[in-house]
Amino acid sequence: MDQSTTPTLEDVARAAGVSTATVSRCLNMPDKVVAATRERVMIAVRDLGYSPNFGARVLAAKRTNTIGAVIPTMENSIFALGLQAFQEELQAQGRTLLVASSAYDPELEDRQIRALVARGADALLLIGHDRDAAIYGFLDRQNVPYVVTWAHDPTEKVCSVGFDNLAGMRDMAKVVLALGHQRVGVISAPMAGNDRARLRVAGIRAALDGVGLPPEAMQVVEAPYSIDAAAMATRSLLDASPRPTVIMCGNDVQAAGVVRQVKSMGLRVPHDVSVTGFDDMELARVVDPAITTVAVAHPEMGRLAARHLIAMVNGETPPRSSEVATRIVHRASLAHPSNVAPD
Amino acid sequence: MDQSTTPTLEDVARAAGVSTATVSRCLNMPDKVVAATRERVMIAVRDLGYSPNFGARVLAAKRTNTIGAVIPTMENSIFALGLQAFQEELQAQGRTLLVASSAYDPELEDRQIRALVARGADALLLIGHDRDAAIYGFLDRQNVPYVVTWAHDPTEKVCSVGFDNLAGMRDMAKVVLALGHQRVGVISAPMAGNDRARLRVAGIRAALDGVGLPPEAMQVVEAPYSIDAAAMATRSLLDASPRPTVIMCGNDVQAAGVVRQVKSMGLRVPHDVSVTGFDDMELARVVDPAITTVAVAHPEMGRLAARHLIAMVNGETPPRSSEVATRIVHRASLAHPSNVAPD
DNA sequence: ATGTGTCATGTAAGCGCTTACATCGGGTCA
DNA sequence: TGACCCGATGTAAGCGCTTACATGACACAT
Repeated sequence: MDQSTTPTLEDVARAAGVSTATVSRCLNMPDKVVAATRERVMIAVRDLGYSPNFGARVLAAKRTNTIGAVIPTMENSIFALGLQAFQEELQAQGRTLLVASSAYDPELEDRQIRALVARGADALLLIGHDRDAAIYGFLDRQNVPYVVTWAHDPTEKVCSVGFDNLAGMRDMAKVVLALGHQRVGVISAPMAGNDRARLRVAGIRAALDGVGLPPEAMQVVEAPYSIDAAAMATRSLLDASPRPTVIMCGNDVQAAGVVRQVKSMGLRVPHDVSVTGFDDMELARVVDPAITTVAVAHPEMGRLAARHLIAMVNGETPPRSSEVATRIVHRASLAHPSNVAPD
Repeated sequence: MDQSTTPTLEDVARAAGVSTATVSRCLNMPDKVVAATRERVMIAVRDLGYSPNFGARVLAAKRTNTIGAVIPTMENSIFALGLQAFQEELQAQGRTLLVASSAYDPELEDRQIRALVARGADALLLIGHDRDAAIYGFLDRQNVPYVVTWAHDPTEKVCSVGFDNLAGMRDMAKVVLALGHQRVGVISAPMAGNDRARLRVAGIRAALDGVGLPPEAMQVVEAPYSIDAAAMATRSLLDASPRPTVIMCGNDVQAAGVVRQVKSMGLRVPHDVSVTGFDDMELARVVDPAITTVAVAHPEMGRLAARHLIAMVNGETPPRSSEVATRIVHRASLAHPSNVAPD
């Protein structure tokens, strides 16, 4: 009579006339088993429709081959490109990615990190440096390696694989200022608990300093990474008089919202108001005019982070931290302010 | 001396002066333990920094509280909204979501499904009906319940929680035809292995039939769900002469690509070419003109699917299949063809 | 023929939990 | 006061795998 319970290693072993150890070896280190035996085992596996029990495997092997990532949001595709590459690289190395979202909430992030560890994540990908030191302590105690991405700070103890947010945005701001803009509106993600956002704003400030413009030349409004929130923020920036001639955004999603809002107020981009973004998402090329932005090598970053993490899980010491490049992408949303004659 | 190994249930039990069973109960069914004891245990848990071993728990309890989902792509946010709601509902019910992507490749989907089962998924969310029957057999044998979403077909044996792709697109096409369009370009996702795409095209055909237009009134081009691919497809559609007065897309991402391409060819949307989409993503409101599209109650669908799945895992029999609504959202990208006088 | 090394396979001891069942210590009630 | 019940806790048997170690077979050197 057909037992309707799922078959176990032992069932396979019996069917193939070998021991459970041999079956296990067939599945995990096929070259340690002679071809004839292996074939017999594989046939039994197929016939029985055997699929190994995950829990048992994890318990015995002491690793899940799962790597966790806690990202701030899944609502838009800000993290999609990097994460995709991250997961492809993991997959290629036989690991699975487990993603959790923190909704930009530090407390929720803490919970998600603990949840991933409790679910047996062998290692963790974290976004940015800003978080309670206790979390690092917890991870260290649990022996779970981690890497910080979407940021790069070689001076931090924590290993990071990312890009220089400050420098990237400073470069963008330099370009903007070189075009003659003197009144800069800035839309930033809420900066509390978000080092990337803070650094990007700091990058703009550094560029202003560099050309001797006073802090008042820049007006910053915080808005979540959403099109509508950015549109709202745009209204408040354009209320000022004289109004800014350029609005620099912490992200392309916000830039898209700005473009829409500026146009809906009857102003022209870039003639009346220039707009810049960050990330070079596909979105940046869909809005009209296309958005000048800071491109980040997201896929490279994701792949690198995956390699670091796997190395750490394997007990190797990976290269401390690594940086990926940013690059300015010029598109139609940025031009001279209209009161300045082009060169 | 401090052992540097992570603490186990037994360590906690010893520290709290109770048995392992009591500690386990504190963690899993706190109300079965008297308050004083519970407190003592919880203190020990905190002091030791105890975190339960996932594998052991899974092995003993025979469920991972993990639910898997295999989606065709993560590259754009087509599935983001529904999946987000799905995951929130799961989270609220103490489950974790494990996502895998099939890149619209049936063979890869098969592998991903097996991988998720091997990783102990208690149940699976699948997109669309199109797949080899053997997979359902496998899942049934493994006793893993599953639900199909992003589609709804009450006649299928498989339980589905989704919307009527054909009807949704037919409604859109009716609106288009009512405006006087007679030459319809269609950009569809590749239809092989994608019932949603096929049904959407069938919906347009049904609407054409409904008003007595011949099949030649519609020209279909397949293109992946990407802005650039859609732009390319647009070129080939607009090469025809006379050219279509409207391009209906299987998705908003494609519609965005069409709008960009049409404009870059010096034509106006909707004056020269109208455009429609599907899904009502945020993107649809960012492009200029905003895209007329078919809105789907994605969050509701995700939530419902989660509830069905959890019910199935708990051995309850959920309502067979359920349908969520679609709705036409009128925006500026659709108008009368210019050769037809408005009413 | 005996010793030695190698390779394929078997034996069996856990891995750290959950949970059925046993136990214990009081209350309740006649 | 004794029988009974009930709720709180303890005991211990697995869950299905991996892997260190043991075994046995065989090839080759001595």
